[in-house]
Amino acid sequence: MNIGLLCFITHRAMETRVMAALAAAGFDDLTLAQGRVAARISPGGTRLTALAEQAQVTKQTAGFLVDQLERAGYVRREPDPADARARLVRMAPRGEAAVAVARAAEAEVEKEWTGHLGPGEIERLRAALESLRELTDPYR
Amino acid sequence: MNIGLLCFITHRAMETRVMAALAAAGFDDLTLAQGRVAARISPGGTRLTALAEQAQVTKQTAGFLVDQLERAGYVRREPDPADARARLVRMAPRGEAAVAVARAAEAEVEKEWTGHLGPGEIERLRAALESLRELTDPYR
DNA sequence: CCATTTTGGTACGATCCTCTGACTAAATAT
DNA sequence: ATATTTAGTCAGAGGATCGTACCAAAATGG
Repeated sequence: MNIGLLCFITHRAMETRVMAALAAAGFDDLTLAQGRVAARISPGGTRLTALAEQAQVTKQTAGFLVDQLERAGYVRREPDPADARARLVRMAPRGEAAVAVARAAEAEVEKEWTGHLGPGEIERLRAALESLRELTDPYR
Repeated sequence: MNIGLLCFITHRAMETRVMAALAAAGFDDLTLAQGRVAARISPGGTRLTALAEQAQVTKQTAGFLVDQLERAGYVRREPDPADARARLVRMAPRGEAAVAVARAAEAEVEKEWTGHLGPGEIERLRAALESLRELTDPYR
């Protein structure tokens, strides 16, 4: 089977598990699209344009999703001291809490996968995918 | 980085390339969602319910997308001789042509990736993902 | 320093995708 | 023969995404 489709299956399995864990922990108002944008917010805050670029959606879509995240209390926007036009999207406490749950779910799933493949093979898999990012990820 | 996200990046890269190749070959009316459903149609034809299950969308969504594929001439629906309620979704000639283009694009991308990782490592990657399907793909 | 271009972001409208709920008809099970 | 399951459709709604058009601040180039 083609590697792209195999990656899709694997990715979707992880995403489904993480979303389920979030919902179970009370973060049941988060959507997939919101999560994909939120996952790109760095600790120091990230500009909307950067989020859009990394998530590969338009500025409008990213703005739309950040609006929702803000209304739901996951993130806040602060003025960017370096540029009066821009604002930094930052995690709010509720967002930090959701991130912690998501990270734990990811770790749990990876543990299961490691149990299936073995630790050496999992690391080899990760290394191969990381290496492919040089070809596949323009926003590394 | 977490393996789920790495798979997402890899998958999206493949999908983008395939869609671009299809568009360049004149199949520019195909959408991603249509393609994901169409990719599950087997040579002997596939029932709508089976497509929905495998693509992990509802029957309604699958029906909606197949309607569009049918109107655009990519697929046709035929009565299922084994069940009067059901119909088999089959590729039409235009669909077969698109599949050929998609397959060629996939092969091209995999070739590039093989050039980057080496043939041994690519096969190891594929084998690991295939093995993970036992955990990640309920519709294998 | 001023004009031009680039960059960060918003507003509006349209389209696409997806789901829930309700339904029909055929097949299967009891 | 009746009840249940299965294949599929219809109608309606909400969410996600994009294209076009804008505005304002910053950078660039005389």
